Amino acid sequence: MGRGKIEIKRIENATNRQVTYSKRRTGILKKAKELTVLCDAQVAIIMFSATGKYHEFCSPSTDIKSILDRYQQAMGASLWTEQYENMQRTLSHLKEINRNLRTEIRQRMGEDLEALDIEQLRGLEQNVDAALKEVRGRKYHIIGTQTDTYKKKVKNSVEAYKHLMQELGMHEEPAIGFVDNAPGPWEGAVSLGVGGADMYAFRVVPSQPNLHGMAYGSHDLRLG
Amino acid sequence: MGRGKIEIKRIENATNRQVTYSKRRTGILKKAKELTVLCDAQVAIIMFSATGKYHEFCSPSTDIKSILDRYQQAMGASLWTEQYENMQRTLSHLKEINRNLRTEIRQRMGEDLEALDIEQLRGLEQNVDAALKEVRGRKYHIIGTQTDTYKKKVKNSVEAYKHLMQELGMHEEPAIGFVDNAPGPWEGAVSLGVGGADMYAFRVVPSQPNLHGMAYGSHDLRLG
DNA sequence: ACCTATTAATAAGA
DNA sequence: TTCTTATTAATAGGT
Repeated sequence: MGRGKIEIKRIENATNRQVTYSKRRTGILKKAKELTVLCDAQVAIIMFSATGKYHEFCSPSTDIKSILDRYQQAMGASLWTEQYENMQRTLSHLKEINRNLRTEIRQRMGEDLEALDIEQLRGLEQNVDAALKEVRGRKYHIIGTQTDTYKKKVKNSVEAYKHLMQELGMHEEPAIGFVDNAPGPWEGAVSLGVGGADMYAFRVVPSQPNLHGMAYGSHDLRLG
Repeated sequence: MGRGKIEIKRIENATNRQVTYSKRRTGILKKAKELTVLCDAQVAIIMFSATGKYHEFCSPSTDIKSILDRYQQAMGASLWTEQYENMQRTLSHLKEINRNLRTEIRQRMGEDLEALDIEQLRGLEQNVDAALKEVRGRKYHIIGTQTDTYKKKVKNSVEAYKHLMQELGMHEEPAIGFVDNAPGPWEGAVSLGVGGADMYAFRVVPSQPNLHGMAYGSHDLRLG
């Protein structure tokens, strides 16, 4: 339909090809529009020219996404499904793992022990016992370090005070209050000034350690 | 183009509409095919008739998914992105939770304590200590129950034996081996037959309790 | 489906 | 890109 018939094969002349693309694209879009009106159909067209230019058509009163959703449904759902299901699997897997981790934590907290047999209980007891020793050891280590630091600070302060008194020609002993008074969590323990393991028990922390307190919302994830 | 011009508006006659849909659909698909050949273009067409019948066209050497992927890229990626990002967020969130749960477990096992300050260490110590008591309590409870059951079994067996001996007119004591010999994890403890708290310490469980041993593969999830 | 008069699309040129 | 127009292609209505 034109001045001379043409063979349906790639147009070698680039300009011609571009012109033909433009004309025929318009033609197709027009036809598509007519189809949707005449026949009450839903049509989505996506076109890329050889030069990468993009054009689309979509029947009125809808959008490409809707048509693609319908397309997926009609085709037995496979387009993004694979990726989607892959993610879903990973999500389920992670949730399962998290559930197990939570169970383990609860058991390490002494809860939900009914599910454990005697063998597992023995293992858990041994493990928690060892852990307790580790934690105590670490605590003592920190407190020891901090106490040393404190002693050193006091000593330095006392030296400075003595030195100052000497400079002033005075010979009084330093006042008790002349120490570092920066606030710190172990302030109480240190200022009590008693040693031994039991000294660390006086501070009862009533709150649960909220180490795993994040909410675990499962977000609503559906396809389509 | 036919015997008489037609207005471009919905064809009321259903049969006519269906026929026209069929003819024009064929026409559009043919034009689309010609376009891809003549102009080296990529075209994807999805059509639904008013009756729900589905037809598609796609340029050769590609498929609808590829074209849609390209479409998304061209349109600045928004089609499934929202859902995808939603899932991605959930995944990250779950992974974060997972990481925290693992950290908590490690700390409850006495590892990675460097990150905790003295306050947290005290809380952890107290918590683990309480947990240890719970676990021990539960273990003793189970062992106690099992011991009672065992005693009852032995007693019953002894009774049965005595009864049998009586029936046979004999008066011997039951043999040591005449007990329930069903295998069980506490078999060793029970057959030792000693009481007291220390009796449960003899069985050292060398293996880590593999309660949180699931692998945590992160699966490769990409869009497009 | 097929037919064909008629309209619509479009190739080539400007 | 757009217009023009000769020519081919699509198709409406009927079989």
